Amino acid sequence: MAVQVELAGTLKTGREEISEDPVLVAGMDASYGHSSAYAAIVIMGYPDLTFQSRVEARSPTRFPYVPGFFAFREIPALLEAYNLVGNPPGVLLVHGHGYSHPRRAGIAIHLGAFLGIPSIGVAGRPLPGMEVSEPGESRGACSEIIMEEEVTGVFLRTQEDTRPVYISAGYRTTLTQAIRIALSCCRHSRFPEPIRLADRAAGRMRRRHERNILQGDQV
DNA sequence: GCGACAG
DNA sequence: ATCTTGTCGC
Repeated sequence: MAVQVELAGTLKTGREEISEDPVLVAGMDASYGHSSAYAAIVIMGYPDLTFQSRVEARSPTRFPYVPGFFAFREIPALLEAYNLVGNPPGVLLVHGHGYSHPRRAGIAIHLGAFLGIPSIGVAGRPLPGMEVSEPGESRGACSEIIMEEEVTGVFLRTQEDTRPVYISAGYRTTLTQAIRIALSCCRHSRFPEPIRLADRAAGRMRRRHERNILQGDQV
């Protein structure tokens, strides 16, 4: 908790913005096996979403899943994967909350600050303490996420007939930019395409690797 | 005491 | 996050 409070205190989240749209956006996610975390990062062009590259890494799981402390579990593996990235992306799309967090320091903020790259938080479920109302039914409709009287993000409908996602500012991005960029990256899916591809890649890597381990293969 | 709890 | 089961749609 002290790390998160300290982190949030040194930043001015939401009040600082990137001057230009990114040329490259990165989607980051991880999958978990028996004792390993499998992280994947997919980089795409913005706003055309042309595939650029994908990197993957495996590392031991060192921290349990505890709501509110997701960053400590997921970041180590994501950093190992990031070491393999070639051209640095202009924005990180992180699968998890950013400013919408009990201490305003969700994984998107933590990861972005650590790497010094603007980031955006995109989550599929709420964290305790969030108050939201159902947004309109059309793509792009959104309602505020309120925590302790403060607007920390938005509940955004990225596709019709689909459950909205939780969007919040990350490191050096405003909520307005987060909404626009995240929505621009959603093609025919609920989540931004880079995150979706990273999610699939991480899952594939996990299944392939753990299947080979059971066979006693050397991987 | 019970429910709620990013992934 | 993972697992299992079933259904719909490309």
